[in-house]
Amino acid sequence: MPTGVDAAALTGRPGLRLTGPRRAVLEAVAAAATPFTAEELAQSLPGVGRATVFRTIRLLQDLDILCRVPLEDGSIRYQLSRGDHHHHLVCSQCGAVGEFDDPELDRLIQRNARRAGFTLASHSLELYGSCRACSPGRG
Amino acid sequence: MPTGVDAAALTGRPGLRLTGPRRAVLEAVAAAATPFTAEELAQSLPGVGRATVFRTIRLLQDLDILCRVPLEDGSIRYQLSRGDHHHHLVCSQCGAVGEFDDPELDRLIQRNARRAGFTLASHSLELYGSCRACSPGRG
DNA sequence: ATCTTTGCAAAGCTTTTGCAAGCTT
DNA sequence: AAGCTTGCAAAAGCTTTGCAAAGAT
Repeated sequence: MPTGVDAAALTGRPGLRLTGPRRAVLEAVAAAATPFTAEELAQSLPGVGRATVFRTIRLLQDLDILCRVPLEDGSIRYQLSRGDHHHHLVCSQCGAVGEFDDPELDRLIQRNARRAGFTLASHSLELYGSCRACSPGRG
Repeated sequence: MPTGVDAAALTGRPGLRLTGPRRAVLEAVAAAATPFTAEELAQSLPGVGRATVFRTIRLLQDLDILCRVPLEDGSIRYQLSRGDHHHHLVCSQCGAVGEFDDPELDRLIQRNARRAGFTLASHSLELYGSCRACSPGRG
């Protein structure tokens, strides 16, 4: 398992076909060092039609292979999803995006929803700031 | 104080002018019962230029008068901001958006950031589900 | 053989921009 | 008077769609 995703992600799904373009997108996505925009992905794959890139991004999101990362400025980037449920740590300096999960945090979120008489279906949490490498050494 | 915002929000800010169009947008925003899209706001103000509506939305966001509410499907709505720091409870059924704040939650978020070696600048948390009115009675 | 997927180009949305005219202070 | 703001219309992003050809199982 080189990167965690490969063609197998699409094989075996009834009604889904593993095609050249999809394989190419999958490889590019798996190889990406940092989160990318749809535009960047499309540009890195000149041989794949633009529409196909967008369609595949959507497909991979539905399959939980790719996750959408909303930046602070409202733009959207994508990153290979490394876990089921998680949150993002977005570095405003270098663009790196880390993931984390915290059951306690989720519990607290659930509690707030309940308090408001809200039946929670899902939630999204993004943290923005500077990653370790980009943070000024504080002491 | 009828709704919490009025022309005063723009008066007194050096370099900012209180114009008819802005007054109109401000009133529409204050009167809105539910979160709205830029498109809806523009349509409700036929007398105000589209560009002005967008520019004013941005201005009001910068002034913390309006807050951006990202929906689950990626679309954006806006709502009068009722507090400084807060999170959203978005009802997928009726579209209502509530706000809440929880210092404990923020502390936990801060802790997760620190653990990851992250210097936190800001964060955004949106909860999606069904509000009390739209939730099926459970028991 | 059947049903899915692709690519292209056009169409769709949403938001921004340039600039002269019009307001506010 | 000085300079912020408006409106229009064009331009700019970004994403989706229609459809015939190509591909996968």
